[in-house]
Amino acid sequence: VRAELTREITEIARRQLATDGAAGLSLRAVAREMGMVSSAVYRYFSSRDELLTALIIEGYDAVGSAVEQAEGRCPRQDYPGRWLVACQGLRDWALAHPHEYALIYGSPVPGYEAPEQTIAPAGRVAAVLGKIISDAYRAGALTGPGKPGESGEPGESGKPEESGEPEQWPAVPGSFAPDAGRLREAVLPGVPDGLAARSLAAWAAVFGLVSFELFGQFQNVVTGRDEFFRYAAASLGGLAGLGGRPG
Amino acid sequence: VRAELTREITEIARRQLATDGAAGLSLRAVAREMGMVSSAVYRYFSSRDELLTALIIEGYDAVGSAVEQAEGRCPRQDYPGRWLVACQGLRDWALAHPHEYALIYGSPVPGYEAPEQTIAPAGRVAAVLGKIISDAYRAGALTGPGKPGESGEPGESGKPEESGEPEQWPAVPGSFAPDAGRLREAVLPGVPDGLAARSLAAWAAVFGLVSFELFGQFQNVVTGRDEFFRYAAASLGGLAGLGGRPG
DNA sequence: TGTACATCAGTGAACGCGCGTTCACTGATGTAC
DNA sequence: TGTACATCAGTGAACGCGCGTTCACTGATGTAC
Repeated sequence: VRAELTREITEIARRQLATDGAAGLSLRAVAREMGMVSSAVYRYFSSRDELLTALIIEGYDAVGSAVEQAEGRCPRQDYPGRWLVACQGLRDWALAHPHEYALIYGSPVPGYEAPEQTIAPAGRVAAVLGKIISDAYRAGALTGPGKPGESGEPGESGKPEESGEPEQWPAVPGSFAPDAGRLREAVLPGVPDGLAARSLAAWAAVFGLVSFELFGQFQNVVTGRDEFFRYAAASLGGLAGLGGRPG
Repeated sequence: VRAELTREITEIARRQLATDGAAGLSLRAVAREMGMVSSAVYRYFSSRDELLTALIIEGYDAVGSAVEQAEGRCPRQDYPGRWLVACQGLRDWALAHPHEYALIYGSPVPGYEAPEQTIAPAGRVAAVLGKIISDAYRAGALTGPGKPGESGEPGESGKPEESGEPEQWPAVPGSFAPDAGRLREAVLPGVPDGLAARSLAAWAAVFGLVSFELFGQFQNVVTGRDEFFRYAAASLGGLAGLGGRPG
C-alpha cells in the first residue's frame, strides 16, 4: 500500500514535470492532484528534493532500459547497427519524454544538489554504448586505427596506439590516461586510451544532437529530423571506428 | 539616462541568473537590488518575459563575439586551428558564464516562448564555424572525401558527392537536400550536402561536449578537462574534414 | 472473544515567504507661450 | 523673465496567487495480553 502510493506520487510528479518543468515541480500541486492535503506527502518524501531525486533516478533507469532494449534487438555482430539503434533508442525516448530528458541531461536544477544515489543509474546508457565499442574492438571489427594487437598492449599507457598507421586522429593527451583506466574498468574493457577518448567524445556528441533537437536549436534548420539523426549518429559512430553504413 | 538604466537592469538580472537560474529570475529581486520599487521596473521592461528575452539576446551576442574574437586570432589558412580555437572560445565563454550558457543552450525555460528577435543573434556562432568549413572546402584544404571539384557541382542536389572515393561516410539522406540548401545560403556557402550534414552534426556535437562538462556529466569521468576538450573538439572537426592535428 | 494500547496515514491550520502585475499618485524636469 | 502645462520616472499600496515546511491532532488499523 505504502509502495503503491509512493509510486502514484512519483507518477503524478512526473506528469507535472511535463507541464511546468523541474523548477516548477511543487509538492503542493502533487498533493492536490492526489486528493491529499499537502502535508500528507511528507509521509512519503521528506522534502521536495527527495522527490526530485526519485524522479531523476527513475529517469535514468527509464532511458537506460529503453536504450538497452533497443540495442538488444540488433544482431550482436552488427556493431555499427547496434550503435545506431542504441542512439535511436536514446533519441526516441527523449522525444517521448522531453521533460524527463531535460531533468537528467539538461541544465541543472538551481539549488538542487544531486546525491550519490543518482550516479549508478546514470551509467546505464554509457554502459550500453561502451559495450558496443569494446565488443567491436575485441572482435577486431573497428575500421580505421585502433584495432587490437596492432600496436602493443592496449590501454596500459597513454602512448598513442595509432603509431603504425597514417595519423587519422590527433594524439591522445597523456592526462587522459587515468580517465581511460577508469573507463576501461567501468564500461570500455580492453580499449586503448585514444579509442576511449573518442568514444567518450562520441557519447557526449550524441547527446548534443539530441539536446539540440529537443531544445529547439534545429528549428528552421533541420526538417527531416529522423533521417538527419540517423546520418549524424552513424557519422559520430565513425569517431569510435564504427564506420559502417546505416541500415 | 534611460538606456543606462536599462543596461543596469539587465546587468543585475544577469548576475541573478548566476545564482538562481533562469526560472528563478524575478523582477522584484532585480528592483530590490536596483533600490527601486518593483513596479518601477515596468518603465523599462513591460514584463518578465521581455527581460528574459533581452538576456537571451545579450547571451547570444556575448558568446558570438567571444567565438568570433577567439577564431580571429588564428592564421586564416590554418583551418583545423581555426576550428579548434573557435571551439575553445565557445567552451571558455561557457565555463565563465555557465548560467547564461544554460539559458541559451540548456533546457528551455518553462512557459517562455522565444520570440523571433532571438533568432538572428543565435546564428553568430554557427556563422563562425560554418565559415571555417566553407573556407577550407573552397581552398581544397579538407581531408577525406568531399573536396571541391571531385564530383560535379557541389550542393546542387542530394546525390552523394563522395562517389569517387572509398566510402568513408554513409550516404547523406535525400531529405536533407533542402536543409543543406538553406545552410549554404546562410553559413556554409558552396559546400555539398554531405559535408553540410556532417558540419551540422559536428556543430551540435561540440555543444554536446560543452554541455556535458558544464552540466556535470563528466564528474568523476574526465579529470584533465582542457586537454580532453582539445582532443575531442579536434576529433569532431575531423567529421567535417578538418583532420589536422591540434597545436 | 474482548479489552488496552501502539502505530501511523492523513488532516487542517498556520508560519513566513516570494512572486507578477495593476493602478492612482507624486513630483521633478523640460517646453511653449 | 515668468507662468501654465505636459511628460514621465518612480512611489506605495494592493490584488490574488503559490510555495515548502511544521505541528498538534484525529481516527482507523492491527497487535498483545
